[in-house]
Amino acid sequence: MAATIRDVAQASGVHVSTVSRTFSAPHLVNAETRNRVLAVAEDLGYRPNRAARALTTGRTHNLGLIVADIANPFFPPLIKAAQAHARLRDYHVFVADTDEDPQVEEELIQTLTKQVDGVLLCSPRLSNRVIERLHQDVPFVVVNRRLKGMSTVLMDVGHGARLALAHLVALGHRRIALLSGPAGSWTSREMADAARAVPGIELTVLGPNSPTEHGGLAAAAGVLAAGVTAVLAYNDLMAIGLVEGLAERGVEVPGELSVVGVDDIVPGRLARPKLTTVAMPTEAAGRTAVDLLLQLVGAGETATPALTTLATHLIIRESTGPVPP
Amino acid sequence: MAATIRDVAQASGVHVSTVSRTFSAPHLVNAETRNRVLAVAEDLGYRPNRAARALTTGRTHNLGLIVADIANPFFPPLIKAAQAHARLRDYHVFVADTDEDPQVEEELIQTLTKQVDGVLLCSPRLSNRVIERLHQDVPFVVVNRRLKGMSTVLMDVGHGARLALAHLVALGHRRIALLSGPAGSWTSREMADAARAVPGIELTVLGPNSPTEHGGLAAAAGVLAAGVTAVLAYNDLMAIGLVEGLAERGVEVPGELSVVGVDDIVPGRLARPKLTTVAMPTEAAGRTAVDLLLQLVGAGETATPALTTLATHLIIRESTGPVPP
DNA sequence: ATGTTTCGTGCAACCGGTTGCAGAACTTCC
DNA sequence: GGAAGTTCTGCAACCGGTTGCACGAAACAT
Repeated sequence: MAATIRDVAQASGVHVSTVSRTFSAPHLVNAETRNRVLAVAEDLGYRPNRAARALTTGRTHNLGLIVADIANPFFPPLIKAAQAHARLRDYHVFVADTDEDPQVEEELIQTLTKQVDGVLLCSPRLSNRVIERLHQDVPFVVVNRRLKGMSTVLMDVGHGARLALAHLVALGHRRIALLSGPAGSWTSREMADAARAVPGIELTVLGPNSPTEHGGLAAAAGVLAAGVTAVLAYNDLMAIGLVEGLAERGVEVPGELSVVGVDDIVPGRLARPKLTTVAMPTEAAGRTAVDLLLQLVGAGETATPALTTLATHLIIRESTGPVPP
Repeated sequence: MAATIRDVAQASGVHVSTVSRTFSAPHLVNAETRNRVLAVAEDLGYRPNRAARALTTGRTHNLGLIVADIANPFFPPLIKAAQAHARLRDYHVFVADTDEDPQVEEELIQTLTKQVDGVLLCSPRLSNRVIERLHQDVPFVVVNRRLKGMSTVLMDVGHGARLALAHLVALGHRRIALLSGPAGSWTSREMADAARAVPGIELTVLGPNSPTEHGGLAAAAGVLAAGVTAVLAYNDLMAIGLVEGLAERGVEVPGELSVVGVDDIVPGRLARPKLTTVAMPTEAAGRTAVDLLLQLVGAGETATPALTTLATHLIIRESTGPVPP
């Protein structure tokens, strides 16, 4: 069994409170005593029990990070950045995957609530109402969704969409399809709003679609039926699936149709043709979200929510080309 | 502030112990009382604090899952399977990424130890000695590494390597390179042992290499220098990188050189050419690992470690072909 | 009617820490 | 030499639950 504070206290001949202070308020204990306690603790392999500590202090020094799908390559860089950034501040991050299921998401948040000081919600699928209710029990930072009263990190995908469309227009495209994502997605709506406001193009919005390779594959027929010369997809996975689906039908990218994705995930960089895509600042988002969350945690009840918007940019690769004659 | 057990007790006019039993041993409390307590609890939004509960029961109902790199597409399917499987058994899984850093790995395990009932260690990079020390504080199940005295889930990559080599031999290849992985990797050693035992081929072992796309890219020159006609890579990421590196040098796959990967990750299925690969039973491994871990957790001190080996198989796609004339 | 079970609940100690308060020992100051 | 501070440590209550034990009431057996 692991050593407890009482074992250390007994072995070093002091009261438990002295041991406790040795770790949580060292300046309050005499240097000599402190060293003795530390030596004994080291010897016994004692490590303060964080869960027990949390019971009295109300601080677990853990953060929760909830994502819809770890297998979506968009998330891991964000997760890694958040974890690394949190570690620097002596916080640990627990990641949980909701499997795109709102009910699982809610359950996970409930469970995490008491075991973490705050939760990072990435592209949540829950309704605003539920999120607001859960928010009463634990501080949140929401990534890629706009929720009033909560700290938020947004990636400026509207700007990215404009860049992508400008690129396509410059190549001569006019009839363009937007392959949208899941129904509740803020990102998807944001892209659609931005795209509709672009003058001089004839936009067809197709969707909602599953934000996966399979979703893109399934959308290929609809894209061809729409009679467009270029497509902006909700994300790279869909773009890759779409290219696949088009190839099955003998349609070449970018020869006959141009495709732009969003996210700049690794598989998109490896695909043939390499995807032109809107790069998302995922690492920065992870770090920023942790910063905002720790700010909230530190401030307690008096916290004021903050909003950060991060820039996106276009990476031109091989999946876009001039409009066919 | 969230409601506590005392709030519920007071509001429903019973002692806290009755409330406690209502949740953790319902059969011990009168149906009428129970319903009243449940109603009040519902009303107050009370949820038992798992951390506090763990303090007395010694059971957190959480599991830890430690991986070297979430961004490696090999892991997410395993993680998702483990999470889903654990949820069925009323357990939650906390995932942590070590960033391939043994020191971070050790620190994470230490932190998790008190907050989970057991830890799933996937392809750990720590030394045996350290793992054994940490094992004294919390039950482990190790995936893809052989450690005596601990429950283990292995994927039979040796068999997979033999299948891959047999496939290459059948295509006429004799001079074959094995692109090995990280130095401490059990999988890598296992593959090498299996490959060396295959008769009738001339094997060149190259490595160790970083188990990433970049590692494969960097190995391209060495592969060409080795004068082989086929390569078995440690994993798909490396295989993809290698194909990339070969393309840069004007070498075609599979026309001039055949490449086999391991893992059957999604990017490998999407790459051009589509990768021939050894499929790993990642979902099964995740589920099995959770089962073994819960078995250990349930058994307490008396637990006997178990070893499960899961089969692998070869998927032939487009990156392998007959030896060039 | 009495003795024995069974059932339901309360009491209080406990899990492993933290922390406000009190007091002992030692300084410092006048 | 005594009052007033400092510095350090111990005491005990507390965080939010769980659980062995005791006890009263009701149900059952004789």
